[in-house]
Amino acid sequence: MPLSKLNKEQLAAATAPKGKNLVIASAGTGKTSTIVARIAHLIQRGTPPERILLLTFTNKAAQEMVLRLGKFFPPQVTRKICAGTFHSVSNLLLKRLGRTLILKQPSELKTLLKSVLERRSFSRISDLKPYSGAYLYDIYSLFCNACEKDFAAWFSRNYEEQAEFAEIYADVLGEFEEQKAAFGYADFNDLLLKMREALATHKFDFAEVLVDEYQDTNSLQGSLIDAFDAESLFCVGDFDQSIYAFNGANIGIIGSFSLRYKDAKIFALNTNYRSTAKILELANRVIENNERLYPKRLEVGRAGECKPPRLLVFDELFAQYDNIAQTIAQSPLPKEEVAIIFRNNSSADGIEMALRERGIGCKRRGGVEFLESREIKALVDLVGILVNPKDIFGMLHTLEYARGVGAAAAREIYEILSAVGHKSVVCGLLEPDLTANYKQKERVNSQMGLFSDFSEFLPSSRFGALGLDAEFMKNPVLNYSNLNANGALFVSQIRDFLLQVRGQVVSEFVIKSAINSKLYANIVDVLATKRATLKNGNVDLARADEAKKKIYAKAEVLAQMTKRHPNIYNFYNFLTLGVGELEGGNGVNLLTVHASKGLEFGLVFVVDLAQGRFPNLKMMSSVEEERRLFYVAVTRAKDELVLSYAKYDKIRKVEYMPSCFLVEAGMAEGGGGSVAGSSGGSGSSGSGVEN
DNA sequence: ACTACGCCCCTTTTT
DNA sequence: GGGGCGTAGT
Repeated sequence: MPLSKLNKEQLAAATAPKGKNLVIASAGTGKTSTIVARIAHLIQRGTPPERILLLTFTNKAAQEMVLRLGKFFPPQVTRKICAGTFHSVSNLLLKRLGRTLILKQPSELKTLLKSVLERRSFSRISDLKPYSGAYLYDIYSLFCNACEKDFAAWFSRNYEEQAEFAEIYADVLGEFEEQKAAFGYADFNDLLLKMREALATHKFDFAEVLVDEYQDTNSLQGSLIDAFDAESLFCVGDFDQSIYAFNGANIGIIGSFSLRYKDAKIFALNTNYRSTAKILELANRVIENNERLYPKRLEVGRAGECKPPRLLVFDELFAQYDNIAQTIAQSPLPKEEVAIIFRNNSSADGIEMALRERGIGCKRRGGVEFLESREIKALVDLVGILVNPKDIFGMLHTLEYARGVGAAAAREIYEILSAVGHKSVVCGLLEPDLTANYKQKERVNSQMGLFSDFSEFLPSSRFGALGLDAEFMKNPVLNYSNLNANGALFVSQIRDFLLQVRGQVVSEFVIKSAINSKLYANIVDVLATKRATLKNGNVDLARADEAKKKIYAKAEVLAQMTKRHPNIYNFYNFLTLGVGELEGGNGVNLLTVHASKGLEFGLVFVVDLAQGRFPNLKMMSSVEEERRLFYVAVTRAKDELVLSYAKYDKIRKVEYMPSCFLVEAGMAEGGGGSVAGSSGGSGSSGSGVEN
């Protein structure tokens, strides 16, 4: 039974009476085992599994815990446990209530916000350069996650340098929300906001809500936990591992637990079973430079001989990666037990290259890159139009593959189809309302009045030779004067695809239809030709053929993914919600520090520990947060820890000093004194480190 | 006015 | 390697 293997501290927490329970669990102290045991305890005591809600930071973590429970309970029990991230659980529960949202990638919503922003004039107010759409979106997201009500007031407080724009930004964001609604889009935050809204009128009656990585909970998520209003709470976290400040993580939530819940009970797990004494000493030496929120006495649970952590310094970046690859090649450990951890994703490519040169495979997150590739994006956009017929981006991105149709024409085509389809481009293509007024707006730009409504529209008979569907020939979109034959054919292919998949909900069918469509063949042709175009402008046909094969192979990977999500709406949301967690490859684990949280490996390399890279000294982050990142990174190691950096990057032509954390760990000489922001650091000679 | 193409910029971390 | 911007061409 899962409870029998626990130590005294873990057992006390796992068997705590129902109530508001907080477990402070330092790195490697058996946090996951305790949560698993807690759930087992609840089920054994008669709590129905469907009344247990487990909120984790990644879906993978949730799956793993449910999998572990699978050793003790049959699948029909574990299957009923509601487990996942705040977002995926909200997605699931909203669907149960019949309030399904259709998610759109943040990158697309940033583009939408940018377009709203660009229509405003800021120069009348100030010479100050306004924030970019992407940055404002991130700020707005932070605002949503902070649970504040008045954007302008909140913004003025937190972004003083642009406080004079607070009112315009607030107005822009209001318009952005209108546009989002008009196009049928929802984002990550909407999922949580709508969930909380739904909870005001609908109770799910959970017996206990368990929250993993509680230190990374932000205010919106915190309010959601309260909105569930469960009989019992079981929150597990560690302040020293709070690394999501950029996402609004509010340490006050874990810090004020006992103040907010008057019958709160606090447990602590202090014995580390994961790492050797020397690794823990190093981790603690560094993290002690952060102000303590609560006293911590981490006890070493492992005894015996151990290798001390090593620092490797190299002259050049690639020498570092190559040496690590060599060390790994010689290591007897299974590759899955080895991890290379870095602060920025930009380190990953070089490392992967070095590993490959020595024939070592690696596993890294491939989901985002996969989804961002043009060939997959094109398919996702096609599905987007089906599941959300208002999807302007899906339509625009698709149309841009038609030669002769650019951004302006694509927009016009969308507007016409939307008008004759009563806001649905699918209707606009398949059953246009011929009586609808699609010649709406006068051209704002034509000051001379040169273009009247009539001159913009031509008879569709000009496409007579194309052999288009007779029904489609009546479609007003064909009257649009800037549409050429190629464009008309392309639009008719979009129509053919929609005709085939309309009303279909089986994701495999929809994706396969898209892949096999004439339309996609057209898109693939454009992509393959581009990829096979040589410097002199000629197209290498053999290479184009190869490119096509690669594209279709990749598309097949997407088709395979439908197996796990048979409903097309679920599948579509999964692409936004879960694809980032997908992994590709086999072998050595390549991870960002953020992605490494909660994992452990026999041998860990933390690379690029150079001042500026790690800590990453950009605007939003604090040294304390970077220090916690370092703490998380080194505490992933069970037996052996190797730290490294290179003094020079020949590609970027930058020289590096050792990371201040190496200095704090006593492994390197400081380049120029202590680090700003560290409390109680040794020696404070002068300024910080250059570059 | 719009589209297409070539050149230069930058590149945190996640759901 | 991709997005933004300036320029040439329709």
